[in-house]
Amino acid sequence: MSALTNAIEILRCFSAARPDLSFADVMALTGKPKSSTSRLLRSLRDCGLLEQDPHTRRYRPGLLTFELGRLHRAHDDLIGTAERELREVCARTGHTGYIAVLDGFEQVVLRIVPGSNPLRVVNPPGQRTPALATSNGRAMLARLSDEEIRARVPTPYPKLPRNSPQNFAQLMTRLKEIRRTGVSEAADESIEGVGSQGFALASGETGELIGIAVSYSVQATTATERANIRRELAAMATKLRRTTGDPLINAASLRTGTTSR
Amino acid sequence: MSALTNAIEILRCFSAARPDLSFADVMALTGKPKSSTSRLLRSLRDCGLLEQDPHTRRYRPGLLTFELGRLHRAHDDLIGTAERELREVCARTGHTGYIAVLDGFEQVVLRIVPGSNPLRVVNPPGQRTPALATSNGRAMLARLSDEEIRARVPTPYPKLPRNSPQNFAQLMTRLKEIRRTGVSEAADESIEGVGSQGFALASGETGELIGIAVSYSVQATTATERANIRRELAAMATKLRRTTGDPLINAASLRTGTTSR
DNA sequence: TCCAATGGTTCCGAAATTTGGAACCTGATA
DNA sequence: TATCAGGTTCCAAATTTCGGAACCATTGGA
Repeated sequence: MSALTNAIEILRCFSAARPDLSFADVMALTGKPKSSTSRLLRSLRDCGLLEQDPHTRRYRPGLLTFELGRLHRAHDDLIGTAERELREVCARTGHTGYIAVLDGFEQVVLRIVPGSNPLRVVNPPGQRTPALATSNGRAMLARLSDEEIRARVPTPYPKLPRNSPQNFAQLMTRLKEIRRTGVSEAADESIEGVGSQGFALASGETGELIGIAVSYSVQATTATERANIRRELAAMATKLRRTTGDPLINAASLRTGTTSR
Repeated sequence: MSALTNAIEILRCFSAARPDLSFADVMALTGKPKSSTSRLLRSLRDCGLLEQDPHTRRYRPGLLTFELGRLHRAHDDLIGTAERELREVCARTGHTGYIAVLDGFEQVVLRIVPGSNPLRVVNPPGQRTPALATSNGRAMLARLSDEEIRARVPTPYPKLPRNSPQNFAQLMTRLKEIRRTGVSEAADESIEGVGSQGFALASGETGELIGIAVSYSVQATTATERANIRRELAAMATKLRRTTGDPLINAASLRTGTTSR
């Protein structure tokens, strides 16, 4: 096991739930002996990937990660155009917008567009969630081939919130529905009382895939309002797909053609 | 040279000016042979520290850096209280606020509080600047011992903007002035037409040191307005130093006592 | 005051990884 | 078809890493 692998193993121990770790925490989480942990933590600290609180002696992500993190997709065209469009929709509807990417069977929030409605943002950028339990996460999965989906969903099937698909068959049913309508919906899944609608957008040029969603309080919205959000999202999807060269645009227009026979 | 050292050497090649790099760029910047570069880039990509654009094949910071970067000092008390206070001042004055940390002889912007004045933010978070050329950077340096300052300033003395201290003696003169008044000022240094005033804040508990500054257009502000900013900053400094247990508070109150004799 | 626990560093030979030159592959371009 | 940039794979030599054990420094009881 290379030094880099070990370093990554340590870095991956940090999360929103565990933003800093003690020497003992790292030892317990990685299962490595004391001497190895000691040497590795020192290296990581010296190179700036970790910092050490001079008082508590606990370790936390370092200045280098902050700098690099700020560079991540800073000039990404797909995300940039999507975010601009999302801002408009969020300004019109008052709800909160999300842009996320897929990583395995999880998604990571990249951008947030706060809405005017005072719904506290509980999913800050960097947040990692099972993609199976979010509207835009499922929308991204729906864009993959069935084999790829099977390969990504862990076995045994994970325990998910009540309203999320509870097994692989239920998941595929929902994904088929998304493929048919082009829009994905979620309600009361990751967070009770919160619903969202989303879709996936691909770049024809780079093949990148991102998930875009609008999130709202289920109680505080009417069915009419949610239908309006759906229309807004569908319009945004069509517009964005055209400008980014999303290959789905062909399929979608084709299907529109056949269904309106 | 360990694998980790090499990895960091590659990661440090990325910056705001070079947010993505080709294989050849990395080879040229690190001076490593092809085979080593190839293997290392693959490792970095596989572990998530780098991503590769599927179309251009260029490398950029990966999802892992984004996630870790979001965690960096997310729950830092010193920064949190300083940011709250800074928000108030920026709301009152309309100018842009900055919080930065020192890293060697450079500073890195951690937080920005946009002002109501439409001064385009040119120093986004993650921005690295020579600390000698900013108000809060010099304020942080002024808190170090003379030996530490000498050790941090590179030799030969770097080429800095016209209004920055041009040699070590000039620097020390300005730092002494900052130590005397407690506030630091800059005008037309890193960016033409932009001025700023700042101070340094330390935590009595952890010893952390941060620099806080308010930035404005020199042309669009009057001397009276700048004097007002100075008063605001001095008040903020005193208040924050009390709550964070900054050891300077003692020295400051002592000095106030002696000067008002 | 001594003891034990916590937290962490240093040492060392065996074992694993890295290194870099060279050969090789692949897709563009002339 | 030749050439070149860009990139991967191979291999033996050189370098690092590994982890158990000994060791060191603080802290907090008993």
